[in-house]
Amino acid sequence: MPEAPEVEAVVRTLRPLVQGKQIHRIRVIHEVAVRPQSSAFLNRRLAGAHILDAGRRGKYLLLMLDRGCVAIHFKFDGQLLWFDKAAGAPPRGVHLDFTFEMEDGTLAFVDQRHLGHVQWLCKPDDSPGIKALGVDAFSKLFTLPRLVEICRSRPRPLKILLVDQTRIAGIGNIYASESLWLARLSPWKRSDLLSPAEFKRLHKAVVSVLARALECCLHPPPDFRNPQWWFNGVEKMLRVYDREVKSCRRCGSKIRRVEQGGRSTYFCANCQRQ
DNA sequence: CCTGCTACCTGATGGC
DNA sequence: TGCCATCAGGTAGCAG
Repeated sequence: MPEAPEVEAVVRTLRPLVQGKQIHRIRVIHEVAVRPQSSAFLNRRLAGAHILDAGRRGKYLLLMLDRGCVAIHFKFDGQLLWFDKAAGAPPRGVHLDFTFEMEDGTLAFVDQRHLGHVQWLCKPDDSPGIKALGVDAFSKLFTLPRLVEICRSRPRPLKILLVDQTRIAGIGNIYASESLWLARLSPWKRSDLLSPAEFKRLHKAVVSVLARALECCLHPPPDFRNPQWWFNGVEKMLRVYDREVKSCRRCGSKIRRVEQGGRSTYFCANCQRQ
């Protein structure tokens, strides 16, 4: 479920934990997590490799190695856990899909639903999904003129455009609704028909929603040692997402849920007009 | 090329 | 209580 702010918080918290460490061995507990790669292939690539850094592209987390890199996508429910070696083996009953075993502990990828995945790549762009990513929403390149260009280049409903990873990378279903609410723009508004003032509001809203979400995700930061930890961005700051029938925090009208591109969009029909 | 639909999975929830 | 349908913060793959 994580969007860019959640993944960014994981990257920043993970970096000091793994930077410079050697992967002694890996273990594939559920092959589905690494499909179409195999446990034998990953072992060959990863055993003995050193982690140089952790990074992010859109919603993908990257572990940069001295030999290639690992791309992890959390999809809806994936998460990372850390088990200190001193504490012994991971307790039974904790679902694990993939583990990196290091000198001082084990980093585990966990995803009961098995939609997320772990892949070894020679370089990030060898993943078609990563290669196709548009400008990262957290990047300095995501400027107002860039947003205007993106919006005009392919006329589509704003909500659909915001979650299109090949245009802007990192915004998901929640922060798309939140950004449009903050910008007071209809999710159906055609992206090429915004006024200059509306473009400016949209850009400002996206940047502000993501920055706030990241702050929430970092305070407190993810606790990989606690199997119960979960991303902490959204709950504290939702203004419209998942508030169907509740009243708009700005004008008091009922928040509505509609379907766009097969997914839920939440909005206030009074504040967010065409 | 583009767009839109479905598959991929499992668990939680709510109505009957 | 049980059963069924629906929903979930995402992408990849395919058809048209």
